[in-house]
Amino acid sequence: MKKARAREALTILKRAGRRMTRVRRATVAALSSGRPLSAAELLRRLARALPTVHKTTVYRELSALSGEGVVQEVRFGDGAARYELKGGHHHHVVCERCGDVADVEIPESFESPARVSAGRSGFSVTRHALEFFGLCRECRA
Amino acid sequence: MKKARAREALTILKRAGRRMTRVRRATVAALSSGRPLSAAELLRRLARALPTVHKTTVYRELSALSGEGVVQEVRFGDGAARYELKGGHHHHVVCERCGDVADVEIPESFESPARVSAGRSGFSVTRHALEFFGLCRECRA
DNA sequence: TTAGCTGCAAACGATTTGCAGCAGA
DNA sequence: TCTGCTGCAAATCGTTTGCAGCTAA
Repeated sequence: MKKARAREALTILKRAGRRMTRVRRATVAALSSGRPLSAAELLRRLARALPTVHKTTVYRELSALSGEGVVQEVRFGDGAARYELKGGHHHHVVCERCGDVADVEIPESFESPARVSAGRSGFSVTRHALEFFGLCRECRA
Repeated sequence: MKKARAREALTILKRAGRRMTRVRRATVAALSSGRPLSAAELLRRLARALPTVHKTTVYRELSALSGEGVVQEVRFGDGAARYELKGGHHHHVVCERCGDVADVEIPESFESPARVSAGRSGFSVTRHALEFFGLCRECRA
């Protein structure tokens, strides 16, 4: 269940001494359900319940939540960053026609050799970004 | 040798009916040596030999070269796109301190299971983006 | 000669910053 | 109360577009 993740996030924020504002609650709730959201998408959702939220606030909120480590940023190669609650390590497949997104779990046994390859360069690798692109079932028709 | 790649690129462009302008030659030359360059970096390099090149021209040139399939875009997660001559399939490791970049070859045998995982979602996967991040030898000190 | 290429100004979309007022704890 | 949060205006950054003049073929 995704609700659990939202609750954890709020706990972490509270422990970090953050205030529990309406925007904050709504942001965590919005991010806890479904695919990663861009700042603009998130703003649109929040606006339904909080008509006066400003995009500046959304950006600052996202930056605060990233700072506390409860959300993470993903990029699908268009200009915009997207955000999701930090959860188990996973990647995404993005439909290049309709933008639909699905999660992809990749076994550690496949990822670690890739890290080793990368490490050959003399770099110590701390993280990686991996996203897949293609067509979803509907768009493939 | 990277020079060969540059020559191929020019041949393709010529065959495609593109004009061989100074900016075009210089762009291909600049991209043929070293790591992927952002539009701004490329502009700075071109400016050494062609002091009047405009950033608009750089962007249009990059878009033309992408269109002909001789350059490809990579993204390292900061806002800016970077470009390199299209070559053998490879990925990059990026130093998060100094921005240094090294190429990483990953055996197909490691990549294809990842594609299969991604395909489980019902998507047909046509491409993927994979970049590594960490610290280079110097910055690790 | 004539597309295609180029420079310049201006527009654009995503994100950030400065500042003054508002509101959780 | 007091610091963190919020809204608004404006700035910044990467990228794109409209237009008129230039140039490779």
